[in-house]
Amino acid sequence: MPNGPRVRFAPSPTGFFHVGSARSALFNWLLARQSPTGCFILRIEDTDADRNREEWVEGIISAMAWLGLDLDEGPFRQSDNVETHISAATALLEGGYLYYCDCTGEDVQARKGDTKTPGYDGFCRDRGLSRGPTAALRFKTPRDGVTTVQDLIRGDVEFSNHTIDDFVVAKSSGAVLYALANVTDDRKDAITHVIRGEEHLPNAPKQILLWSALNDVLGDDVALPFYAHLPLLVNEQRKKLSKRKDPVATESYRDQGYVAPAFVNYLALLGWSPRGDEEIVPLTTIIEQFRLQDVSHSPAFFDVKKLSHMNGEYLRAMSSQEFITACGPWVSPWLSAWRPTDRDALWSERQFDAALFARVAPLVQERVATLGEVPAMVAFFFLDELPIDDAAFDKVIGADPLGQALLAAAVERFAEIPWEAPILHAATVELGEAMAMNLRKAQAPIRCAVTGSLVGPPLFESLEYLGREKVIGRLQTALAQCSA
RNA sequence: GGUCCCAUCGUCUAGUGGCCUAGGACAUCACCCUCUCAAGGUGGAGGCACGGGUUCGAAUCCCGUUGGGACUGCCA
Repeated sequence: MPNGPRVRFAPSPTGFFHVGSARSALFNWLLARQSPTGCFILRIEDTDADRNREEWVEGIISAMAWLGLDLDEGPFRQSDNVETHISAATALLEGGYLYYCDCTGEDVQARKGDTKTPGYDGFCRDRGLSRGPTAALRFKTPRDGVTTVQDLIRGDVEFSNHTIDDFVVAKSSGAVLYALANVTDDRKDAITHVIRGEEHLPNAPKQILLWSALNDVLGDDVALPFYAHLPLLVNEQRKKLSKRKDPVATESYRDQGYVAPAFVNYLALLGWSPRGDEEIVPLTTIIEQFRLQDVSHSPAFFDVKKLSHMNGEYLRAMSSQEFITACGPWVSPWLSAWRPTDRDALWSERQFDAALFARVAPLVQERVATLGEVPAMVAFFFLDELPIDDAAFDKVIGADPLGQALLAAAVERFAEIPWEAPILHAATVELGEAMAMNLRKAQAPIRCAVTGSLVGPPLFESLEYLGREKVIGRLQTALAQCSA
């Protein structure tokens, strides 16, 4: 059986699950899914104990599950492999590829009077230091020659070895650092393609050097993986998306009511595009058409507006039943296994009426871009005390005698007609005509009195679903407020 | 500063030497539809950073300039 690509997504759990990470994970996953024998691995790179938190690990796993990026192997934890990392470092040291260095950061900085040397100047390379409590292990980077990164997206990228410093491989504490740990694990997992963000491009030559040194001292000949460095995701200032300053938490998009298929579709469009003019395409098409060599070279701006538009398209493409179900966590969180965080329900379990919501849902389905917008739009159906937009009220009722007159007429008329949307519609037209108001004008005071707002779902259906009693009650309440 | 990457409408992109009068999508503007708001429809404005080459021909290839970015940790 021919082996498909083995790819891994290797995040470090140091914060919320970044949208850039989500895209890296997606592109890795796509490559794995293109082949029946492809393998997608999640490896949590948690060797820096000071910065990792277990809740971030859970965040990564649940966000990936939400996106549908299923694993073939893992999740593995890099911290489970520290023994292997240490023995790799030991082998490298014995093979003459590493040396001990006890320089402090200040020492290194102080010697950097001449600007020529990149990073560390190799001060300890020939001092023959041995292991000690303050001695870190550095890699003896070749002084000459060139290391070429064969990048599937960018082509060959050459680094002169003299521009690469003798980087630290293991801390004085003995802990093996990213460059070596990552390479060691990639060898262990038989990774064939390393697909990651462009910020890792400068790491690639170091890791290639480490890889062949390991082949040498371990006496095996593990094939170097293919590399592919994805363009960065940037903010409006064209800077790399920052965890601190930019809205990058994938979880927060889920909380806002973006749906996974839309989110995945949008993510795929960042640096890649499907054939033809259609951008909203099913995942199967994306898997089918995706090619690393087609990935763009330049940074992409994460455009929430476009995401929202796509999400709206996905929402509208749902059946009513699917839409109603999808709204669950936002309209009836007490019934959901998962619920959005930091979003207080607008109404209580007692006030909510599932059957009513099912009738109302189609009215809002084509009016929202995210599920998070749904509660506010339908709140007037469930709330006992209606929040009223004061400016709207003044405009069409409070400061408008005609509006008040229409309301008063509506109270009488609505009491005696059959309670159906088309009839309510016709009655409102007539009421308006009697006062020289077109329907556009005539519906406004009713809408405001009943829904508290000048904008919202279609009015007459809303009146029908709300029921005669509540509607007339609200009309009277509004009228009473004018005389008060 | 050094190393490296990048450069098509405001944004994401199509474009791999003639199909380009540069296509699509989001955003934006106008109009239509319409009980509000959306959705939908139609139309408009808007781009190859600049300068040199190569070529019969360049958005596409080469060089330079300019601009942007990443990295430069005993983080990943």
